Amino acid sequence: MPVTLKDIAERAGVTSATVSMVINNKPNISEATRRKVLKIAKELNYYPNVIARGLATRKSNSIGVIVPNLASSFVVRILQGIKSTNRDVDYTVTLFDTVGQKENESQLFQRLARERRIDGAILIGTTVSEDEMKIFRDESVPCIVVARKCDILDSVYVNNEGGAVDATDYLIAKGHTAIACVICRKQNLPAEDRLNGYKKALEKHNIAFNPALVVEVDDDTIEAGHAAFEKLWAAQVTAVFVPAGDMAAIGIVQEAKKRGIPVPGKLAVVGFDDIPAAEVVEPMLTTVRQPKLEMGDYAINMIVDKLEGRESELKHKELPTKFIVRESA
Amino acid sequence: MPVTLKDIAERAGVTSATVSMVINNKPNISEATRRKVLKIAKELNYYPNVIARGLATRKSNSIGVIVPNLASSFVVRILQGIKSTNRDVDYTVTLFDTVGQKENESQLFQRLARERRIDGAILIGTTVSEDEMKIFRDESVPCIVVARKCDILDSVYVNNEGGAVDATDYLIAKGHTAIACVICRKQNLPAEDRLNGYKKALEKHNIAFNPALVVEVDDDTIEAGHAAFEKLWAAQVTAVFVPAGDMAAIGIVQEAKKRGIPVPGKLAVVGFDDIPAAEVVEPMLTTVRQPKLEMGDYAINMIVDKLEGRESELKHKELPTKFIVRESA
DNA sequence: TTGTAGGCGTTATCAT
DNA sequence: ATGATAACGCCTACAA
Repeated sequence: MPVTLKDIAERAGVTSATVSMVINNKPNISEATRRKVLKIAKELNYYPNVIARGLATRKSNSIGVIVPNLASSFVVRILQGIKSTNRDVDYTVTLFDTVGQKENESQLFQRLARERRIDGAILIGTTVSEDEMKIFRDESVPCIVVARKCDILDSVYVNNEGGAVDATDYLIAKGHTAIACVICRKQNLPAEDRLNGYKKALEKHNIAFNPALVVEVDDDTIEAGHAAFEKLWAAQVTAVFVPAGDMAAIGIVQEAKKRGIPVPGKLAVVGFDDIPAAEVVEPMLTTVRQPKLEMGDYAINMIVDKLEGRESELKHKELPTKFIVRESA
Repeated sequence: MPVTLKDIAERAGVTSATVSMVINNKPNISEATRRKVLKIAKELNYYPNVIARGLATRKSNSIGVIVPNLASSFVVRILQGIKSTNRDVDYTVTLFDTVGQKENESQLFQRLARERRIDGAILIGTTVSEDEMKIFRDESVPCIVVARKCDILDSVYVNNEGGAVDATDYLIAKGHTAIACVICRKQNLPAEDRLNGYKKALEKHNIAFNPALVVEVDDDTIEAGHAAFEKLWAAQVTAVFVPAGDMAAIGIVQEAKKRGIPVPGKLAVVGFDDIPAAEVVEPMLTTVRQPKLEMGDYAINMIVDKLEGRESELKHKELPTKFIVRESA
């Protein structure tokens, strides 16, 4: 039913090989037949069957974007970065998520790397071991790891430690010495880096690190923030840095306000991420912005470079965070 | 390089046809060869080449999700709904956006409908004419239109008018009679429905509709809200319903607070959509929630039903909104 | 400049 | 129960 190369070929009185060459802009075709073929193709409203083309060329012209969970605004933001610079690029983006699937992440990688559905992959915030990612290298499927440093694959990530240093430095500069740190270890890798940054900044200013001041939360949610507040207040801190994320930070602010504790007067709080809600709460949240769009942008550019053979060596890109001063600290 | 049916066939001493039947769980295969083939497939870590399979079966096992702009949180939320119920389903989701592309929406539809890359499409919040969507029907590519009523294709959308009635009713019940309505005509179809709901509610309560009280904004943004406030205040209303969206509503609240006008004391405001920021602002925003996840859920289920031939007639689903009472009104 | 022929990896229809 | 064989629609040597 759909029109094929052969249909065009018949009407044009040539072979489908010739039509193929015209469609793909190959040289060595007479202007006359080129015109004729193009005209007929247009009349018939021809579009190549991309599946057949893919089989012949062994390319799907599609990039897989693999995310743990599309519910995370962090992930979505990176995806937006990917899609928006993907405009200029002739690759299709297909989406895979891993949470709650029958397949685990490792199995998905395995399958995607071998079933030839995608030409390359972008892994956003994956938590598997580097060993499990190796399959992409083994199958020579170009792959970019986003939001996490990776030794064996290309990667783009933010300087979490640096961001944490900035935040802590700022609080210290404001005169605080009793500074808590609220982390979420479930976001395992960044959590450690940020905690390290916090420690380094303290050390730099000769403030002793007090393990009792790091409180752990299960999630980056308002509720987690509410829950954390209790411990913070009991610890008598005057400031809190919340690498766990802005939602938790907002929860802490809310709870403080509820008890009549002025923010930042009696308690200064600094978040991490800079989500949209951060500039809408009161007081507006001071926070460490992660360049999410830029990460997506880098990722898609890097992978296209690989796919087109423009780049071959292992590449790592660390993006800086940006400290955003608002009202909460 | 990748292992194919033929590789397995050779080692098993059978033909690739037989292997294919085993892989696809076809009947009439002796238990002996089935076992042997499966064993070898596993050893070789075989995965079918989905492209080749697609060519043979004329199915890509992939659904295209077409969105105007991934930057819209509304769209993202629906996408999350699609993906999360898509878990149980063996279709891949590939993403297309239309804003800022070389191709316009209509051309994209044309191409997608013909190039056989996707088995079906989900159109989120598209703004083209029904005529331009017809291509999907013509090419018999199942297609679900989301967030907009559509006569010629299946669709799932919310009862915008009803939601507006609820909001306006509520304000009237609170004793307001001078109620403004802030709309964004760029979101063309819902805007009119919501405006109608607003009018209907007024009429029901014998309040004259005053065109001077509907103010138009360019976007659903905080800035747009700030800008709108001026006109609202000049019009001396005591309440404002903001079908344009929650961000605009938040902007209005902010501006009121800045001028010392208590919300909801002197000005009650009701938004539309229920975005995450709505429960984080102060006062928390009273608003009309749209069931975004559910729309995505319905859409993916409907399209899979079509694809599997379980459903064939034109289907339309209208979902109710939910009025969320918080503090701003 | 164009045609011929084979292959890409599967599935599907016949025979056997 | 399995093997030949021919699609599926396109690309690409190589030959003419």
